[in-house]
Amino acid sequence: MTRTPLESLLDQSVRALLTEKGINFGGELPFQRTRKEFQGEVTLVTFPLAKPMGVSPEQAAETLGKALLETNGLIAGYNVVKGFLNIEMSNRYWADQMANMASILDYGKATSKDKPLVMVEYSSPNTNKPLHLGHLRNNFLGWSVAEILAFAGHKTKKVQIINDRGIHICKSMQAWIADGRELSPEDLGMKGDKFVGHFYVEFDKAFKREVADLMAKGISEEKAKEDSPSMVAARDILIKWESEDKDIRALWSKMNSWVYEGFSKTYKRMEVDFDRNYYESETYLIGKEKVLDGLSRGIFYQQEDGSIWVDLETYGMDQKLLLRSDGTAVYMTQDIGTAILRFEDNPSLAYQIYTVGNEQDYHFKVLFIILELLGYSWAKDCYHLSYGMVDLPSGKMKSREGTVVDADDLMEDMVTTAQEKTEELGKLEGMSAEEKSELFELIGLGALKYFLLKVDPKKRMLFDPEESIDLQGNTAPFIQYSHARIKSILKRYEGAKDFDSSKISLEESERQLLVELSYFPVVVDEAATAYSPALVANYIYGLVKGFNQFYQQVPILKDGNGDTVAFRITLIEKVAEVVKNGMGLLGISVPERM
RNA sequence: GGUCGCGUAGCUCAGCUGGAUAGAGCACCUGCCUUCUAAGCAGGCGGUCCUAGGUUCGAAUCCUAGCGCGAUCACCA
Repeated sequence: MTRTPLESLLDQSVRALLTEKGINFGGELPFQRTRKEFQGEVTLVTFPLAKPMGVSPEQAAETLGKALLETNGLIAGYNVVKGFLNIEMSNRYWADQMANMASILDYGKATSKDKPLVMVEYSSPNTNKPLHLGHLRNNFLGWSVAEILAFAGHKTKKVQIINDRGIHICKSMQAWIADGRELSPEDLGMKGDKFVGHFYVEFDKAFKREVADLMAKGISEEKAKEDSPSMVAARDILIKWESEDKDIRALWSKMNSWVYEGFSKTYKRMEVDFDRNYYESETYLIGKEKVLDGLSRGIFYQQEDGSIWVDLETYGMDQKLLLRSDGTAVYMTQDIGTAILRFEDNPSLAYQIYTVGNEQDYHFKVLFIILELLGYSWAKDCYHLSYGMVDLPSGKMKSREGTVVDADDLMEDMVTTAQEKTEELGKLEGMSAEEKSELFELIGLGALKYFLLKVDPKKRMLFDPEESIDLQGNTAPFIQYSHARIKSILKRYEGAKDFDSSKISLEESERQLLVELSYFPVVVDEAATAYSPALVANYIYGLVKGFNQFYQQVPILKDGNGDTVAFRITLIEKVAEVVKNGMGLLGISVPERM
């Protein structure tokens, strides 16, 4: 567990004192941040120490406090409340800490990438429809986790698996063919992904109509779905695709390229990127091969109809299909192939993170077991970063029912809202149109990302399209605004930034801000361990709140003492850097002015 | 039904590797712009931390059971 410099320092001092008394305390010394209603910056909880010391918790605290004060010149005082020893550090200590932090460029960031390679998968779209709100949470989360790991010193690779083959894209193809006009996205003035999605919807309409017609003729629903001419045609396309029919493959490539063109515009606006794309069309054959291999090794079994299964009953699970009776691949097949390909591509890969919704918890549990059964030692290094769905007030998003919040539309709405609000405040005098639109983009996208990332990933969250996302309180715009505030002060200051630590006397809000700053590296570490951007988001919010209190109570530029001004400038400069880097880990930019 | 996850203020969420009187934001009410940006600050209102047991000096946090909500258990992806 990472600790702040203060905790490490006191840990040593306290242990030395205990050793002196002949006590060997095995566990971690329980330090925590002092609650704000008490004096002090760090608190030692002495309940666990009472027994080994043979005294009451209060006495233990009193004894240790007294001894610490005598032996450590950096401690200014202490107070004891029940079993809590609140330790107050000297101004000198904090001034020196400030100087330390100031001397580090990108404070909190690992100085070298000496931690192992991690692959983070996110997005993983199907190529038959545009990205929606669920993808936004997925992408922001995965991208941010990769950034946090990199910041903490890992080598990282960001990847997506594109589900570019299968019946879904064949449906869009069938509708496009049936339309007969050989349209391109330009003809309808649509983004490529929207265009292909449009045909997917067209297919569904035709399919439903045909099923209804057939049922009107007295045919059962099941049979009608089976015999619907559109569905028959789509299945025919899939078979032709698998047998590498030239025309079908050409159309497939064309349709997918339209989709990619659309996706890349969306990704660009989202500001997420990938180091490498994997395509299901390139991995499903590997999966098939490995499944057959597993069959021959007796790991899997075959039913009479030719389908291949794995029996997971010893793991308390069911039988799972790995290859259909007609020999075609299922979802699991390609995931097996993809995992293997990734570890083969990257011999130094230490582990892999799959950012996928919690509806697939079971699927990944099964996948990892299968990989282990196949004998891959790295199977235990696969981790499913499972996150909760984004629900609408009306319930779950369902593309077929049209209750999907489109990613492009939502981003556009957010930027428009940001623009309206910003113009209303009227602080943009002298800004060029280009700078303004950049600012609106930054605020709108920031608010959206922050909204989706500040919540614990594993929690389900609610999004109400009727209520626009807040721009006040625990939001990105508040943080961005505070950053702009700091920058505005820094622009006015031209003096020296050196200060004499011995001449610094701290105001309470100033001291709190310093304490808050000292936690940044700890938070980064925790976020990297827990794969949780939410920890970073909430930390930055707390830091910024601390800054605003300080700002409101303490004059920064107007103090008469040069050392004090230089110190405060150094302090807020560091706060600005941490805010910028911290928000950067969430993919959110902060402006110089707003 | 089995398995997994969640349940904290009117709403959205922190806190969950056990520690002090459970914290924020939104909403509602009061103050603060001739002083470094009021997207801010200060204060007020608002809680059976789902319920019942258990472990502990100490439980929102850990354990057990129950209730509620959700996901999942396909020759769909």
